[in-house]
Amino acid sequence: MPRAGLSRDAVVRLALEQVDAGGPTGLADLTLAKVAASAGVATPSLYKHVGSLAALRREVALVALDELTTASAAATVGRAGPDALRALARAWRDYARAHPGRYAAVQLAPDPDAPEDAEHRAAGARMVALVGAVLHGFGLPDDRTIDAVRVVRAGVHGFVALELSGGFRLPEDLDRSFDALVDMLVAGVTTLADASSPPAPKEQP
Amino acid sequence: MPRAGLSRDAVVRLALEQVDAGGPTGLADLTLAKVAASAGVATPSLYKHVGSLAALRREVALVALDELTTASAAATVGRAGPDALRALARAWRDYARAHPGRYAAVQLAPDPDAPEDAEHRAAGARMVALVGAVLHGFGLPDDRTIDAVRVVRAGVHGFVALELSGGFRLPEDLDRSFDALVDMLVAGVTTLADASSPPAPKEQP
DNA sequence: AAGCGTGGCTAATAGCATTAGCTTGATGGC
DNA sequence: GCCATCAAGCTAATGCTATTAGCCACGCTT
Repeated sequence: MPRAGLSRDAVVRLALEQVDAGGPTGLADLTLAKVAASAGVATPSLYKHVGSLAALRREVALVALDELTTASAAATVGRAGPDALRALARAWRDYARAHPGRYAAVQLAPDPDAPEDAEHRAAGARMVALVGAVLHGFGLPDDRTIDAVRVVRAGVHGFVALELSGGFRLPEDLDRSFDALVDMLVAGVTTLADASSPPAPKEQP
Repeated sequence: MPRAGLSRDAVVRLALEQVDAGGPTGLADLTLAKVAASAGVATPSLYKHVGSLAALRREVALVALDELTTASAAATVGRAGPDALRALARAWRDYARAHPGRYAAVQLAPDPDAPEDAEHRAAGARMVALVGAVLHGFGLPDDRTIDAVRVVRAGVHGFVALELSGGFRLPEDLDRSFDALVDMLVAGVTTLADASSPPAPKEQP
């Protein structure tokens, strides 16, 4: 009969452990019953702290998204241009490999209308803003920045998603392939910047 | 008491309808109960035709993967080099947008060891082989082809995955962003080919 | 016509989320 | 220091899911 002393944050923390323990499918395997068991509490008791299983998943997604943004920001501080973009891509992939379950949660898109997803949308905007800031050093024209951000997100996310799901054969040489992708992203963003407004073509004076 | 006249293929066909009706989350929402209802049959009867829900999902994934490969092959026939790569990317995205639920099924990776996933693995190999064939026209060195295939898969898949999950704001201008991605992929594969073995540098004789 | 395999059924089990309503612990005000 | 209140836990119940076991009858084959 002693109180378990739970709280919203404590429940989320236990859910994160669950997700981490489950590998890439940890989010899909997340269950209120298991969280309750790990808390030493009956399942319905969790509803005193969290609205539903879906809400708990959203909490996990929010934490993961913030962690990814923070790690990416830390990796790119003090860098600019290609250097920053490479660091961003590396940090992104490192986070996904270190926390596959949480990374899967990042993929959960917030509802564009639901008011309870406002915080989630803000976290997503922070991530997009970070990528935008990293790309700012390339001198992209304003109307092309959005394209560059999308291309970078697509490339990096596509690679780590395929890597985590086992979509690639032969685990070896994955680093080399990722380097090729990052090289391509750097070159692609550079030409995207130069194509619209060539500031000082040094190649052929 | 009249027989429903089901078969493995009929069950899979009904499952595909279910998946199609559910949008991007159609695969996750696929349920034996709903398939049985649409077949006018009790749920356990389905087990006479399919091993489990997971097996049915694998069947759906197999169909989707084959369809995607076929559509991509049809789009690239008679084309080569950048032309073929652009057509491949476009066909890929078109399929994903026309069949979001089925495309989600494509992401299901087959177990590398399970014997019942052999057909699924073969279908994946066919898809990878097709991408490899498309990239062959770029004259890539053998040890770089795998990198190029991975980069292309990552880029295209990442884009359509983010697009389908609503990861991008503003539906407008998505075509332009996708064009930027494809341009980047073409340029990236080209430089990957030229970097290792510059056959006939015409730029500076 | 008889037989048999197969495709359907019902019944039962177990796991899940979720809601309703109760009880008791801890904590606030007097 | 005691009482009232609120919150955090509980049990019970509902309804959904997949899955297994065992039964029965249809329809084809002989």
